[in-house]
Amino acid sequence: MSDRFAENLLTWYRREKRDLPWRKTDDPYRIWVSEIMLQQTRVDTVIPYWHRFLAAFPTVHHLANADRQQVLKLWEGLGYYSRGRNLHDAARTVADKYDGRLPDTYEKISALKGIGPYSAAAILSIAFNKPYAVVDGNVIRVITRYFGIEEDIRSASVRNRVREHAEELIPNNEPGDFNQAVMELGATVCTPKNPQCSSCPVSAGCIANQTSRTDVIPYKSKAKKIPHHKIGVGLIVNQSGKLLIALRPEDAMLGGLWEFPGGKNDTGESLEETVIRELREELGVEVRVSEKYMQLKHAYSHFKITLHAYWCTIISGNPQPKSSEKLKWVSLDELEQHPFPKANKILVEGLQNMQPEDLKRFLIK
DNA sequence: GATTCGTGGCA
DNA sequence: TTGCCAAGAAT
Repeated sequence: MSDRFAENLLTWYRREKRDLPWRKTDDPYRIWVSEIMLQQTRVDTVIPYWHRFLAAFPTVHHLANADRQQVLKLWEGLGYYSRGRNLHDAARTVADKYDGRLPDTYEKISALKGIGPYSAAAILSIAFNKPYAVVDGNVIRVITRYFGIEEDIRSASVRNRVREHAEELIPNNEPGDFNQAVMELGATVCTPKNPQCSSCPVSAGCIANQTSRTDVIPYKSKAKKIPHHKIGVGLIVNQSGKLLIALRPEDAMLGGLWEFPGGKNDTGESLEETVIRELREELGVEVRVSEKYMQLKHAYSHFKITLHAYWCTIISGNPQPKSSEKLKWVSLDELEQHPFPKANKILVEGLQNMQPEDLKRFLIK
């Protein structure tokens, strides 16, 4: 019965809830950081990042006073880097405008960068004990199954119905635990595949369970296939044995992270020609492409790449940041101080296993 | 409303 | 190997 949904769920939650680090604090700032990191990201992935981030920035003021590169270095590998940039910006707003204290109204907290409907409800309910219902992927799955909603969950109308159900079910006394309990149920019991209905505290009232339709609810229309690109990048060494890296613009994909210069292979063009063209466009230099250093596959959120990295020698010109924010020559040891996206990080890790002397044969002549 | 935004785990 | 999905937000 839905009138006992919250009661049964909360009893289960108190017994089964996982021992997560952000459940041991009542500091709104720490809860805020956890909710941003948890967007589209699994609990097990977030835990070490959360510890490192809060060790470096124990208060809103520490984060507000940090520089961007330090914030992004701590976000390196976590993905969706605009989350880190927006969190940093929002911390500065909270420090300046609210004296370091996160506001506790839906309107004010939603105005902060990176806080949308989910995060606002999560923070207000968990940190401030206010009865705002969260709607995330877990809640959508639990609610559509429980009420037997079979329409496409991509549609806004379904998401609104889910939100209305959640708002109807959430109790006024412990809204934070209720929200976390629904999400916990979705993450551990009411899973996308092979849900463990025999262990579910609300299975008795669940329509999908009663009708054996958990395999088709929730329904989601197929995603479009994502494209695959070939990428060519250049590794350039100067006479000090340093490598050239480029900083991506703040508003771009992977903004604020570093990379080896290069770009997308055009059809009809060899990869060597791609590297020559891209370095001409990006750096304003002419290069000779020598041997391949590494080749790797990587999947971003909306396209896949095969990345080909080549050792290059500058024939003429002096590198200028024509399409990047800035350029920098760094030693093998200095590489690790900079935040790199995953695919470039693979290249960096390989380079760090080289000896500096091994770079000599790729020096500019 | 549809797209853009990372990365890792899993069947 | 491939596609799906994960405590979504911004445009």
